[in-house]
Amino acid sequence: MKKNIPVAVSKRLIRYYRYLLALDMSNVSKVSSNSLSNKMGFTASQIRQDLNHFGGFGQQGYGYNVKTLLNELGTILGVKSSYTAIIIGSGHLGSAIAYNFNFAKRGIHLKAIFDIRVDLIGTDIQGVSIYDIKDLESYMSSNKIDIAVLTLPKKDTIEIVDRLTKCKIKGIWNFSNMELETNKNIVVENVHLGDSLMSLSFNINSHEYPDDNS
Amino acid sequence: MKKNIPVAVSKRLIRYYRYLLALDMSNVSKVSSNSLSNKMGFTASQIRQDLNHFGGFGQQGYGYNVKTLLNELGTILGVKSSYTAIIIGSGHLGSAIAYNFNFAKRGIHLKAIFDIRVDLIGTDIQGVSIYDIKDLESYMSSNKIDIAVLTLPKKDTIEIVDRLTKCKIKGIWNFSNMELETNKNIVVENVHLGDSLMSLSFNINSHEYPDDNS
DNA sequence: TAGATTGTTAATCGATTAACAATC
DNA sequence: TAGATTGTTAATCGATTAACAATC
Repeated sequence: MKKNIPVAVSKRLIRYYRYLLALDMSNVSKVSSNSLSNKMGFTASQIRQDLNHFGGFGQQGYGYNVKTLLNELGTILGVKSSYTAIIIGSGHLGSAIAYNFNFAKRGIHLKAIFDIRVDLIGTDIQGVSIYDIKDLESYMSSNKIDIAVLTLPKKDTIEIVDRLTKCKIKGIWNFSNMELETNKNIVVENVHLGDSLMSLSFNINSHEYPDDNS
Repeated sequence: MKKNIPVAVSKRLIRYYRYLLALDMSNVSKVSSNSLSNKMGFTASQIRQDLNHFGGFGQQGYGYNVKTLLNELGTILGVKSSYTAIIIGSGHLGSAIAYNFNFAKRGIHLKAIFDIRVDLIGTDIQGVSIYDIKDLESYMSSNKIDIAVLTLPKKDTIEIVDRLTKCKIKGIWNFSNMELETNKNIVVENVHLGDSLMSLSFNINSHEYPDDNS
């Protein structure tokens, strides 16, 4: 479909998608690279360049049709693939994600939650059942699951990754604060909240002591 | 102290810091750009280049002293500044962060949590008291607070940002899924979990349908 | 001292921006 | 058709890598 896409490009595609969703909600039907540029802070040239990594979605003299572009981006970003997901670890963070996070909006169907604590087994969060982690393999063998969200203690993570690998998981959304070692077929997306906070403190710090370079 | 630091550089500094912390824990006292390169996947040249944005922390023929480098990076990243923080919104996500996140490790002191729900006021999470959001201004006037962590519903966010601005907050760690409009003196770090998950699904998707470009 | 490894300059590579012909 | 705006090539800019002199 295309050559290797730089990470910077895919990050921008995601933002375009977010912004186009909002446009579509407000019933805007067409948009030009120039107006996107004004609103989003990227140059019009970059926007056109980015979109043309994947083929021409626009029309000269007109611009881009919002619904068409959303559709194309949705396909590229996997929204159309209707991936399925499970959460592993129903502690504070896992349940916060189950309660608050809108998986459906991103084309993902949250199908189950797993935990080790017996008192939770059989309960549910927003209609999504909590299962015993013992039953992970049997569940996975009868349900097609693409993505596992890891919100469990560090100490249990390696074992779980190993088990998920055997179950042929496709992607891991990793909240366990550690680097995972996985085989090449598993896509890992790490959420490093620690790095994010450090980034904030770096920026405050350099804001406070600005350039006194001579 | 230095010219404008590219975001890519500051992101790497954070990773160096993380890795050096681990080295220091294992009582490793010196490290070369070459060994860092092998372990971390950046080129040795890039590591030296990055560090020299801020001045020479190493010694020719020897390498870098781990504790010295940690110390310098800690200063640059603001770990030494002992920033203080409050969490606003003690829902699932806010309390997950209060329970699980190690602020102290990053040189940040979590001092208070604010919420609107009366039944929570007066309780605490891991020793950090929950206060009534009504009392935000009086609390801020008698306590020096640098950072606010926003884990409250979207609809209340704008108002709270406005109040925090008046209280001269320095930085906002934003989990409310929206772009904030703040004045130039406030540093904002957005955590876009949605974008992170989209990034995962994009990568799974392009993994599944690899380059069939001709 | 000889060996090692930094700090730094120069060369390369890649990503962003500018420009414009194609065309709706 | 004339005006607008894309798609795409070329020019610029910035970031990464290579190389090596300085020096511990």
